[in-house]
Amino acid sequence: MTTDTDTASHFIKDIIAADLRANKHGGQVVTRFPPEPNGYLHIGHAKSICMNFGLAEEFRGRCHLRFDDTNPATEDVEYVDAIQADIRWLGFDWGEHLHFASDYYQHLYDCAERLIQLGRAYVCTLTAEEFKAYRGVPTQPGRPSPWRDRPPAESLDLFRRMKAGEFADGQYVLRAKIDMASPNLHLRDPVIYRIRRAPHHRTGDTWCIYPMYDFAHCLSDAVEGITHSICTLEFEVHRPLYDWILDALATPCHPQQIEFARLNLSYTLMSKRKLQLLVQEGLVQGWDDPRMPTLAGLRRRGYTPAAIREFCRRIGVTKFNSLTDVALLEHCLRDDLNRRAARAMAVLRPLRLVIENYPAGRVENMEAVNNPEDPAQGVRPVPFSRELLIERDDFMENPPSGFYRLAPGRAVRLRYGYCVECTGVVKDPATGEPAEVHCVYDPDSRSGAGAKRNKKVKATLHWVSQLHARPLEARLYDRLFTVPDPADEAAAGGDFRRVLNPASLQKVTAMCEPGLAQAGPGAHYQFERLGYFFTDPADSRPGAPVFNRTATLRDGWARESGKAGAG
RNA sequence: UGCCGGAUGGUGUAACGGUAGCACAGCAGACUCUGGAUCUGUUUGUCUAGGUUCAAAUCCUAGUCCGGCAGCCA
Repeated sequence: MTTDTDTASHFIKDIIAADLRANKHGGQVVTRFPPEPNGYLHIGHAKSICMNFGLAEEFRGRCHLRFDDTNPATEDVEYVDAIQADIRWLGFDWGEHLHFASDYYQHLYDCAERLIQLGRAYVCTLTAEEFKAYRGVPTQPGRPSPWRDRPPAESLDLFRRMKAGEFADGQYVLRAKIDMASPNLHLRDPVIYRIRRAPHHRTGDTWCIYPMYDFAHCLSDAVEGITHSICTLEFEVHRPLYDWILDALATPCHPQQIEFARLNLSYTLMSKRKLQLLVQEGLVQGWDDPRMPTLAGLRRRGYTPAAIREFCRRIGVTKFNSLTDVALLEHCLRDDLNRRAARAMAVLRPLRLVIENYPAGRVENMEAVNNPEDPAQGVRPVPFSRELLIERDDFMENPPSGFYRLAPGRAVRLRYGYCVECTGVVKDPATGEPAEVHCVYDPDSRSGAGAKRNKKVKATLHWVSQLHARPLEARLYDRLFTVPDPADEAAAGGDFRRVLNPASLQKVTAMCEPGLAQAGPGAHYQFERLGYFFTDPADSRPGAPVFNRTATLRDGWARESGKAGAG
């Protein structure tokens, strides 16, 4: 039996298992999740989080949370807090190991000085434009900077003055001295320190020079004793530099960088930059807008941590650039919610149903099962009366073949109630649409108790008593994007904003059974055949409850007939 | 066209020289107090061409296609 934090077998596990057998890192496994605090975590990050924490758990090691905060211009403490909350919500714990690259600034600086003294780094005076010209292109080797052979003492002096704030941003950089002719661009004397005057969210203005990713990341890994530094595929070409720096400084710890393919999801924008644009331009309510693929957004949309972890387990880990069908994510949510969510009856587009032979003023409490898949959730009473509301789509005056629900002359069961037979329909004179359906009930067919309690009918409908029903305002979540494939974004003129789905997050008012509120906020409900309803307990904004139809039950009738009428 | 990486059904993933399996999606059926859920069955696959081998998705060679790399971002 596997738990949902286990990951399926994959190549990184094979590597770790082999390292363990060879006693490569003294039998230790230490991983880390290294976000840059410049945005919120999204479903793609969940893949990395589940893998890194999952690996640590499985191999009895540990996993650090380290903020890669080496670019003060883009980072903010808001993100530091949100990221931690989201990881905790997902169900992972870094224990004592909350780290920041900024904690290592002094150490990193010392390493840089050492590199200079070793003659393996130099301060370069080239401008950004000159730097680019000297670097060359992939197919052509670069040329050495005129400052490449600057004596270490001179570089050291300049570097110290860079740190002291004597120079303007961009005036000097520190570069590793590697190979300007390398076919790998990242080895053509990469910049490892730059001057950047921007307040850092943790160190303030203590520093005006900041290490680049390539310099800070490998050394931070080494400081923390990371054994397996797992990152995404685009860092593959950085690996020689990762190893070069650690080798040059002869660090006692030399973690192994392993790359895997990042998650791509159909219909889903995964670019942090573009998500940020949606937030900045006010196209969504914020990073936690229920339409966003962020963990905060998914949470508000009713996604459960277990569903997301299970999804991450199922998608696997490879080096293949794949496009995962979002249907798998939705399946994982249904799978979890079907097991746990309480059932409730509600109608989205009400149609009055009058039972002509049911006494006016009479109310019966019908016994409804809270969750057929979990008897422990018990039963609840649901008031039944003469005038009910049913789903508008559950009635058709002229039903085509294949439609089993209510129509003139037809009998259906009202779930947990009685069987009724339709005797007629009253139409709205203005629109010609059905305004009220009339029927008669069979008193012997009462659910659970009547003599004809097992009476066979073609269909069963959900309903609420009109007198007792309470309105419940929510936002109907639909997919934010309408494109079938990220590739189609290009077809939309390259502007991802043009593929936004205007129908997403529209207001709906469901008429629901009176007892619904008693279950308390934060609970999930499954509205029979309609979808899932969820209220974020921490969210009191108007219209905050979300009705999630994407992870919905499919309407078999509408699907087969090709009629998209179901509401 | 330089370097690095990748290619298994519609999608994702497993098999690490020995029966190509699993999941999602799809389709069909059973059951059901909703046609959902559940259960059962099922269609579809090793990029191409050579080679090694008793045996190749797996190893070798050549090709094809896809992705990444030219921030003082991460």
